[in-house]
Amino acid sequence: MKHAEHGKIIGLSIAKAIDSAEASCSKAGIRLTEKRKNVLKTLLASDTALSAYDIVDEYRAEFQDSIPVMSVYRMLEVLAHENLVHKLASVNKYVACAHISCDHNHEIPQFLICDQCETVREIGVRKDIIESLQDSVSNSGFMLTSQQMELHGRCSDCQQAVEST
Amino acid sequence: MKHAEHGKIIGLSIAKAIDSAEASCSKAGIRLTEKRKNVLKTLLASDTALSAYDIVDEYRAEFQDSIPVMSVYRMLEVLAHENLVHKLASVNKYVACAHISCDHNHEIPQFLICDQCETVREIGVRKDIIESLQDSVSNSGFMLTSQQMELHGRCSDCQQAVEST
DNA sequence: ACAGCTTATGATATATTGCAACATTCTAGG
DNA sequence: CCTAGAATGTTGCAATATATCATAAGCTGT
Repeated sequence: MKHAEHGKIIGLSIAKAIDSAEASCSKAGIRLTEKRKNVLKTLLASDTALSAYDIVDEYRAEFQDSIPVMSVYRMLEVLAHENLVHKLASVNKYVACAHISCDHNHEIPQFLICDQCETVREIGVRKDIIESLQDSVSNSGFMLTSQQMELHGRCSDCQQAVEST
Repeated sequence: MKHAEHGKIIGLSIAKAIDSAEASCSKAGIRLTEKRKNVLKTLLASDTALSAYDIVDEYRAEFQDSIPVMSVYRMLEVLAHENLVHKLASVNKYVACAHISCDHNHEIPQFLICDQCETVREIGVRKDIIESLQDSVSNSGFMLTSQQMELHGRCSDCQQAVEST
């Protein structure tokens, strides 16, 4: 069961996120078409990161409509450019941005990826930590471009599952 | 030119790394076979990360011997398990561990990947930075396990190349 | 040295991911 | 309505990854 239920309790926050997405898209002069919106909804409704091919499957299940992978890739590209979704390079999957509805400005996204259940948590990391990390990097003569971090580990649920073995 | 020259100046440090690899393998009860050794040598001699298929090519060029990809994947798996090589998940490539010959214990490997020339630098990050990062993460109920960070950016060479445009 | 077990490698086929290139449809403005 | 540009569909390929069965190489006890 990869999906949280649509149109129920969670549905509200999804609707809110879609509203915000629509707002920021129109502001940016980007069309949030029906399909793009549905792709975003699919990601919002999922509690795990999805690959492009996963999205095709979920999309068909949710919206009774088949959609080519190629299109999904392009839509993801658009959505990612608007910061509505993030690409997790380390697993080649995508998640909806956890802060679509928030008005506070976008920080550098950091992700905790549970290697067991594949849950993804988007977290804030104290700025000074990031900065010292960045220092340590630039000391090596390197300049970070994306400075998005993806950290792998175990979420609390999966830890407990292990302990109770 | 993806390869540094074999058997020359660099050859010494490779030989040393191979020695260390042999030591840690025999300690772990793993056989460092000729082919595994050659795969490792291939990675050690390369200044960029290599895909499994790249390794097949380099291997043939270096050792005048054709080797199936399947085998390369299996050997990489073994070598990675012994921490002699690291897999860069964000680019689906592999690098030799930069600390094979070092005796100091393995820290969390951090990789700086130049998106331009694909050079990979493995760096050490100050322990306190990692620790505060770890704190910030465990506050979210997460436990880091196989923590490996892959940071994308520009190496100093490529930065200069851009500046002088 | 040999039989028999285990591990390593080879060979073949196929799945999966990602994207290029061109065709078609849709949409907004004139 | 008509047309340019944007969005989506279609086809096909290249790179990555794994499954499966077959063969070879190493080790172990007799």
